[in-house]
Amino acid sequence: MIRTHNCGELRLSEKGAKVCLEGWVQKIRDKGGMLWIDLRDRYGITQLIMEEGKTQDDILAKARGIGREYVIRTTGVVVERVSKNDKIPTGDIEIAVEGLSILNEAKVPPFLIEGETDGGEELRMKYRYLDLRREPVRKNLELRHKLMNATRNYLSGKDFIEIETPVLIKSTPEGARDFVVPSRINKGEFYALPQSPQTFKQLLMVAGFDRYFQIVKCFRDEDLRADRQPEFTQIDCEMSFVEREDVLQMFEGLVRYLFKEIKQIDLQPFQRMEYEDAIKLYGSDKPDLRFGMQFLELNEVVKGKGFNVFDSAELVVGIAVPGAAEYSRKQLDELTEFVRRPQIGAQGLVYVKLNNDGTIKSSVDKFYNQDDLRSWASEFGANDGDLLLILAGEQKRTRFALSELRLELGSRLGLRPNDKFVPLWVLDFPLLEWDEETERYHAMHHPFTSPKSEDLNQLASSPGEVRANAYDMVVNGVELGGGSIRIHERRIQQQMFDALGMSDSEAEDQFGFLLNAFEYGAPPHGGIAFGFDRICAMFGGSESIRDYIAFPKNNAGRDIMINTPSQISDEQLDDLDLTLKSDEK
RNA sequence: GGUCCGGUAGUUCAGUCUGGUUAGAAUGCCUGCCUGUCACGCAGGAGGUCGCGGGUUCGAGUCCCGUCCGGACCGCCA
Repeated sequence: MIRTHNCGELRLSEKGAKVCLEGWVQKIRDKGGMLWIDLRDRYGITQLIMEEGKTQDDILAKARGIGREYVIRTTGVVVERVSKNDKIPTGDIEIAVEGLSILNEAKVPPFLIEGETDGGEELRMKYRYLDLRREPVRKNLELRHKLMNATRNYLSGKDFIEIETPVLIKSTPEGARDFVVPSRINKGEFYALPQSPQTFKQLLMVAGFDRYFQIVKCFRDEDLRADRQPEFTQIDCEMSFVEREDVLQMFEGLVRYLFKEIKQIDLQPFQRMEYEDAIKLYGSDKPDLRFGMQFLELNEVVKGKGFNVFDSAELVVGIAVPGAAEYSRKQLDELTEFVRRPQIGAQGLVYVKLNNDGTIKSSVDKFYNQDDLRSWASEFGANDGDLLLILAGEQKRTRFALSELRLELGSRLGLRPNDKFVPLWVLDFPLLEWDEETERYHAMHHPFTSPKSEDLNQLASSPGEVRANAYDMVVNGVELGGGSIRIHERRIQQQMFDALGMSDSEAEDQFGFLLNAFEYGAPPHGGIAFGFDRICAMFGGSESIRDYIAFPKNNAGRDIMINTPSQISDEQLDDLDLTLKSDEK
């Protein structure tokens, strides 16, 4: 090793020491008679000083030829600064340069390699290796590492063992689209990349590894979002001989541990809410509980006064927005605009202003008198100064729209600070959900989720009514993880496949290995999987997971740095016995 | 599959609604000056296929059509 120290560690206590540092040139400040170089590495920045009359002329000349991001090695003596910088940890000292060598030159980088860069998203992705030199991005990856470490600590301490499962597996029709890999040796056949190690971890339970986990890459060939990448990382966990409560306790413990270790935060006890209530009260299965504004259904009180929109609506539902009665016409129009966007899809928005002077002004004054409106306000438990916002229409769509509106107002009113964390378990999800497109039931969670035993007898008769032993962990409206108690009996697993409209032979073909395994002493088991990238983003106070992945894909699933996906050669296609449809002409 | 926003100097943007002189700013880059800078300062300079193609017009960065690229979102994501 040549360097004696890194660029973040020298202090006054090392004054007088002869040191050697290596790193990247962050900045050169040439004041004529003196010249400073900020030398940067992963650990920090140390200032080098050169001075006419004190530093050798050839070294000064060499320094004047250096540009940003050159890699240099310098030797010199640690000296106390004449004017100190209290903004950086090494700000009390600098290195009086005695030797300087250029280890590698650098082109002028296309954007500023600084905390606040001028680089746009695309450019930073194309030159990701430069972006990663920036402190904020580096810090994100350091945070990721810490979280990974802490996760392994906690789970290992609870007797979980990490076991790797295969990446080349079998494609199944359930769930998301698979990424598919053609097999050369078995022409015409394909592997799939795992959407999760689900069946493997269940087989590990059958094998007797009663506490398993894996921090594992998973793959889904679906469209991307700020919080969705085609390859992403899960903390995948499974336990045997447990009931729901055991799993909830164990992983509430994990998340509590992570917050304590990484952020020194003691989380409040996790709230619990049934799926049905989450939908009714917040219009969402992942409500943000950092603020209130619960839904109130108004069908009973608003109908029969001649306002057709409400009279004909399947659902009339609203929220009371605290202190928003003073919203201007313009602000209300903005909110109306917001809910009318095609993505939200509401027809309009009814407001009722509960003015501070006790008067009430609404957009439906024509149909409802002050007493009517006052009775609504008391239903809400609203006070003077509050604003009621009401939507009407078809149930599902209206709840969705109001949920979006609630979040929007939460943001506008500053009720969603990113340093406040409110965790929640959402419980008792429906087992199945009707899919209009394919005209059959789909597993809401996945087909290995067990029905609640008290609902099991309805599985054949009214599948939509059956509740699942499933749970999601939601923090601040973000689904961090989800899991279930699994089916461990062949008979019930077959009933489930039945309910999903899968024939016996299809079930045998797709999941025969699992059904067979269940016949050789499968223990009761259950587990959970966390979206690790999302956990990182939440801990970092961001909504985008891309900042926490070293080399992420863009909106269209492309890596614009290595430029992939890309075409393969005719030879490769031949080897795989593949022909592109577009070439068949 | 769909909706919306954007693409102008190395970079981040203004200019486009309302077409008209040599397309601007900041920052970065280059040159000179500067002995305590640390967002150094001062003076000067270079730097543009206004994404691409077509159309309207006497005239297009600006209006219209198409297309490509990027971003956000809906559908989708068991």
